[in-house]
Amino acid sequence: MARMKVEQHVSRKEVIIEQAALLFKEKGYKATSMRDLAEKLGIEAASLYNHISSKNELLHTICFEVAKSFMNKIEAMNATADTSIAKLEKMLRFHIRQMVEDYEQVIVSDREWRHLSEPHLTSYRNLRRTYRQQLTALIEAGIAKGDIKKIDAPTAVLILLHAIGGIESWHRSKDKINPATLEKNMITILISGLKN
Amino acid sequence: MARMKVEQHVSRKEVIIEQAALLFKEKGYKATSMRDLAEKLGIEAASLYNHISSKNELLHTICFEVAKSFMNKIEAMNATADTSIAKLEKMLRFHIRQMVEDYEQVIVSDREWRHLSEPHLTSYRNLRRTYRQQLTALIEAGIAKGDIKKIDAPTAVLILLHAIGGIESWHRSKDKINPATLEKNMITILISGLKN
DNA sequence: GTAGAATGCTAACGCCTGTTAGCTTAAATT
DNA sequence: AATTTAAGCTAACAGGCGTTAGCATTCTAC
Repeated sequence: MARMKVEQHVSRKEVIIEQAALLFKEKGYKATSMRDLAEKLGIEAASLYNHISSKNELLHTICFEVAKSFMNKIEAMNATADTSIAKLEKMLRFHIRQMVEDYEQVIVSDREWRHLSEPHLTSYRNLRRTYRQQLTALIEAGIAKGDIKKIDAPTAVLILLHAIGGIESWHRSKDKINPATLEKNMITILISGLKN
Repeated sequence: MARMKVEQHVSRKEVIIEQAALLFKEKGYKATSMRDLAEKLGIEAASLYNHISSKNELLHTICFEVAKSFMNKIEAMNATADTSIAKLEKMLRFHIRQMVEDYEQVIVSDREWRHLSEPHLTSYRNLRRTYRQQLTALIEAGIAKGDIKKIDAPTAVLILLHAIGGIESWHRSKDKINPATLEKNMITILISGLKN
């Protein structure tokens, strides 16, 4: 049978993961079957196992790739000399851009991570917690400096992170405003909500 | 066999729906089996069908109960003589309280509605769209009056709604601040983010 | 106390699930 | 041209799924 055409330097496995992310986003992890995924790729379900070892590995790969990218970003950010509110704004902008460009993977990792199997589940939870703690620390530093309103920092973090998740609705809306305007609007509302 | 004890005036069906909401919230609709649900209630899966007609009916009931409560609220709100920003703040406070008190059902309807079967799916989508349009109109009225920043109203709506979804994380956190403080913080950030 | 309704049980159905084994074909490498 | 590797196939598995049928028990109302 004909082998599927694939752009050079993009392995079969990467194509599978990409398509899996799309399906997981649309129907959810549990509601996506290996037969669904195979059909989208034009092959039989069993053939998938020449490239991957389990359905859960797909989810695992997606979640940890996204997590790693955010962890890398926040660590790079913390190494700079910016004020904490400037750092926070840059992280927000990064979040927004990731949600605009890479949104399948980001949404899946945000929404489907519960279905990870151990030990990945625990390890993902820890990454998530660490990340949020770093954002919280950023906000608390901003409050201490008087740049940010005296609010509960963990509450602020969860507002920020969840607000960004709303970009999914933007993707689905028929008359999208352009990404730059979206970013500007979100930053306006969220940052001026925080600033003192 | 012994019949399950139940508080007066709470039908068996209501107990089932309540427990279903809990499980749907924790594991997701697809990942919750009728056998899981039955076990939590101390009965066999088949026995559930003396009270309900399908698994999807459970989801349907939950989603539309929540949707109806929000639709009722916004209609009552629109009938008052408040300014649009005051209306918006009241709706926000209502959202927050619902998420604090009734959160299983609210989260399920927010997250699992995709799994509704037709024709409920279409009808739910329409309700959702209508509701968001009303919030958008509220914001646009506020902008026209000069009370609210000149921002893209649909973007503001999606930020508000998703930010409120973050209260789920608050429920899970070990050291919760009290609900009143949570509400105050959220209103502070979100409303001052909007206000001119 | 007995009838009828409410609530439960067991057994089973057809279908879908993730995954494996063993084999074939196409492309890449030597 | 021959060999190796990558990628596909069919058939099948064991287990889980939502749901139905038919029967038994318990509670409620007369």
